[in-house]
Amino acid sequence: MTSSPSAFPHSSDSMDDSKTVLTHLIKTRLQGAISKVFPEADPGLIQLQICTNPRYGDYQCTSVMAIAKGLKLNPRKAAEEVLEHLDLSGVASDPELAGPGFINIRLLPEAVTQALLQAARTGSCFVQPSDQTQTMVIDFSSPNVAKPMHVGHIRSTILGDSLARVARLLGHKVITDNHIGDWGTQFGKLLVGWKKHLDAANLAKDALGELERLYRMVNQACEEDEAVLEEARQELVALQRGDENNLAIWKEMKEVSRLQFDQIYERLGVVFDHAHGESFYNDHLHSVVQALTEKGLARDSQGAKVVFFEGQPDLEDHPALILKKDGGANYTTTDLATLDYRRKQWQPDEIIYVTDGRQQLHFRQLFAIFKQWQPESNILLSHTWFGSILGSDGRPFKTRSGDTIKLNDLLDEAEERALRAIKEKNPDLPEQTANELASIIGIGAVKYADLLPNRQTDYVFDWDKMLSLSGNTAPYLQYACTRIRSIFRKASLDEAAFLAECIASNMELVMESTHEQTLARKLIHFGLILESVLSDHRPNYLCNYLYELAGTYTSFYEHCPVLKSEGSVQTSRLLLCSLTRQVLEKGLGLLGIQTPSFM
RNA sequence: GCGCCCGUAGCUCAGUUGGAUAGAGCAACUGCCUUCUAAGCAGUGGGUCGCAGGUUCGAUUCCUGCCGGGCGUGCCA
Repeated sequence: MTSSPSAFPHSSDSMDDSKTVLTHLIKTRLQGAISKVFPEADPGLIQLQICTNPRYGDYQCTSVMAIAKGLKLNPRKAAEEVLEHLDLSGVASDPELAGPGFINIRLLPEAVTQALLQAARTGSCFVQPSDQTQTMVIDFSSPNVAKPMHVGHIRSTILGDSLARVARLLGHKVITDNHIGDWGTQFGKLLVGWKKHLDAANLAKDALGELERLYRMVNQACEEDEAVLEEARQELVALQRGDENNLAIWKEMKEVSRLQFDQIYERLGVVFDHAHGESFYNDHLHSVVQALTEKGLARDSQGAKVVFFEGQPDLEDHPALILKKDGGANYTTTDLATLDYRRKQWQPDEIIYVTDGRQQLHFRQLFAIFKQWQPESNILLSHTWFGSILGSDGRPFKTRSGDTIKLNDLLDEAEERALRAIKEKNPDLPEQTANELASIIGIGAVKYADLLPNRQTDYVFDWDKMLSLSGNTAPYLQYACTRIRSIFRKASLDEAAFLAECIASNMELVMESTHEQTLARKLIHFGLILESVLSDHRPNYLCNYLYELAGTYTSFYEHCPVLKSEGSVQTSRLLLCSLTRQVLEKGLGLLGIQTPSFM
């Protein structure tokens, strides 16, 4: 909070004030005023909302009504009291009290223009890092060794990556960890296949395809011949006991898988800080079982070691196995060991698990066990789950022959389809340029289509829709960016130089058209949107915001000619163009989507 | 059986601790390219938010029941 009379000094000497973003300032003052009247209210619940209807202003706050309800107070009187302590002079006109207790806030035109100039000066994109920096571990993607990454991995990978990017931009310390499935019963069968049926040439060409072929072959043989099944069991036992030959083969299977994972991650532009697979925790499993047993949380049942949830109605009927009767641990045990390791290693405030919704019960169990095991820990454990990708028939998305769709094939097709559209529009493009463009557009389209729906709903995969280049798609947003770049090209202006000139000359902004004003106000919302994306783990808020922003911009673009205008009108419009491009590209970047320089 | 999720325009989907007049794209219809990329813009039509109750200043949102669908439910993850 600043005590300076001017929220936005023209000089950048005063570091604190010059970097305070407008929405952040309003929100902080609002929280201050509410806390003063209701010290017992949780400041985290005090939200600054964007007005759905501009008639009521730019921002509104409904938190006071919620607080008053909890305290059984008259909401309107409560809001009146808050207003007495709310000072927004310099940035907004006097806040209005409306209806049962809405607080409506209308920005002053000069606050809007100052915010634009500040963004031009600092490159902040109207975003300010959080005052409370947190350490968060994000666990996502998690492919299985010896299985090709398929369409089922895409949501976890893209959601997790996007959340990590947003959290980092908001100033948090983020640790991304790919919990690869590199241990388990499937390796018995794989070892049999590797030893008896390995096609080395195919392994070199398509390692995961070959491993998948081996697995299928042996899996089928097991169903037909008990002897093969027994052989697989023996190989697994040997592996688990540390047989050198089996360990060597297992390591090679891991390595060839890792190379193919890395290829896909490079294609997707996804980077992990760590990739501790399940096997990383093998040595800790026993001590987890021991600790839970000693604490009296786990006990023997039907030959296995089981945690029961007495007194917890939602889990009472669903005990969790932590040791199978054959003595092997399962994924609950591994996940507990992983959780314990992460706590010790990184001391996170939050751990986010990005997996599909079918694992909800598992994570409820996991979190409940951990809470009993280490009640002193106050890590926020979040299961950020998502729905399935469906085909046009409403069934899980598969190939025509009923196989799962491999991620590489999916990305290939996206690029091919994008390339076709590009060549149709621009047949003279050099081959390599067209290919690069196709990659940016094709991969971007797939990612955007995946992030756009509410993550908890199943969505229907639709090539034509995601690449249709109109409507709420990545290409539409990318196109808006290229049109902006095109304006600067046409004007023979270097955008960076233009911005520097604007700042140096301490320019006056002129925004007489409602299209300009609407665009300017929309830009300022960006930071608030990102905060809600992170708090709800929902990048689709960002998608919808970017689409609205692009729509607002194209409307401005149609009605407010830039190059034909003159003087300060033109400079102001150019600034709006530049800031829009910055926010769009920053936003797309947070979704893991690149922007081409032309289309 | 029990648990979780879903049911919003013809279709595909948004809808931020409950908030003011429920939105968008596609499809349909009407305008706009000698004018910064028409991959666009402006506009029209289209809804008992599955059904029935309840909670309150206010419910698509929360609670209860019912109908319909998906997923999960002790030795895969």
